[in-house]
Amino acid sequence: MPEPSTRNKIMDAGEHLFALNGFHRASLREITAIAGANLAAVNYHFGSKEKLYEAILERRITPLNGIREERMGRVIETAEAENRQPSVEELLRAFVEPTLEFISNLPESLGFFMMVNRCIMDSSGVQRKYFMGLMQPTLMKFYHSLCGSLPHLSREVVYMRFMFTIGSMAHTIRMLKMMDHSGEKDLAIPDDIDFSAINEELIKFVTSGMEEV
Amino acid sequence: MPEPSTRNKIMDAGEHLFALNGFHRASLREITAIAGANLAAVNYHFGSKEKLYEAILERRITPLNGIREERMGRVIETAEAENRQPSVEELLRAFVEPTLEFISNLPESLGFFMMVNRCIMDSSGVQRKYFMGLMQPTLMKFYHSLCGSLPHLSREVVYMRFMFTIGSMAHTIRMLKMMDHSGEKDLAIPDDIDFSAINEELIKFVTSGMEEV
DNA sequence: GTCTATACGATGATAGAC
DNA sequence: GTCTATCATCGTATAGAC
Repeated sequence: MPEPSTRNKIMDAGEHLFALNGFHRASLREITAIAGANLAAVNYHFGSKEKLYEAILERRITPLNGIREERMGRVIETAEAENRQPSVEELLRAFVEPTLEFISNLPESLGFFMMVNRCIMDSSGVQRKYFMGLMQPTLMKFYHSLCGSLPHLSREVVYMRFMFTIGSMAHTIRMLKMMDHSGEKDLAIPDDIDFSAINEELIKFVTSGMEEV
Repeated sequence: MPEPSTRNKIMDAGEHLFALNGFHRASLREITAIAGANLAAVNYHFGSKEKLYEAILERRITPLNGIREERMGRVIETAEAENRQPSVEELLRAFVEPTLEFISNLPESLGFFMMVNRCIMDSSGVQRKYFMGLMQPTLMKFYHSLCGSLPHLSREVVYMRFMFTIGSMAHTIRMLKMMDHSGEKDLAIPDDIDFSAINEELIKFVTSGMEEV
């Protein structure tokens, strides 16, 4: 195994500390100290603290959205082979399920999802715009497929309901974070959380809301 | 009209700047300058920047939750008079509706709701704990009423679905913020947003998900 | 190309005079 | 209650070593 590059070591330390302390409480001095790098290396490799944040996000969002789109592709193929539209549940499952699987398989990614949430609501707009740029292509593909499976609804209503779905999903992640009672000292998820049960409940909830006449 | 106290002037200026620039981009020097107060007055009146943030939140959350509980009380009274359980939709309406009415009637409160969102997901936990402490009594009252109206569901499932509901609501507020194209220079909501339509769609969505068998 | 040492301006916080 | 002065720490920028 090759020694991780300075760039990667900074990103690893940053992901951990941003998730633990939030953006403005995590200092670059602490991040670089843990990474064994010089303070100035952040600006050399990333340009600024904000850009470092964005790079850490992108590292995980891109593969996650890849999984989502791949599953959506399979759902559409199967439906086409059977000469039907994909069901709303199939589409929403392709979108939602990878999220909780991601957290379940890689618990440290919970911190990454908290960073995502912070981005979504960045009041100043800078981070939100960057994040939306990363998400937009995937979101649009699902949105259009959902419109195809819900032809009796106006596109505005489908859009709103898709946003409600995203909100439910985002808040589920926050719920998981709140269940973390490891005392603010480190990130951990209790062993006894049934991810698959939460996942099924979430899919049931949003499918029902999305299909409402 | 009495001259607003220094304390109140700082809170007004803080609410505006926190909403506009986010927590860590809004500086106490700018806030106190606008409020016509001295920098040190923040620490004297509130203790810290974080505590100022919390005080601004509490000022609006308390009356908002008052409206929610009052409406829930009327819903329960009506149902009791008719010898039935309140419907899920009645309960969720009492919880959800005041939010969008608040924003519609008081557009500058959109900033306050962005502050709420920031609190919900504060990774370090400090703000989240404070905020949850403010919300908990109201949340519990609605949770118990919902359990009463959904006796065939386990309490865990009702709880999860209530969390999904809150997530949808929170993301709706973020949606409104994203529709704000006033150029990051000031807060404003486009005139042509139909709050009541969004409100009805949201209630329809969460009621359907909550009632799912 | 990478990395380091160092310096600069701005910030949140605090102590003490009034 | 309010203000001035001061402090440690922060993100950032740059000059120069390897």
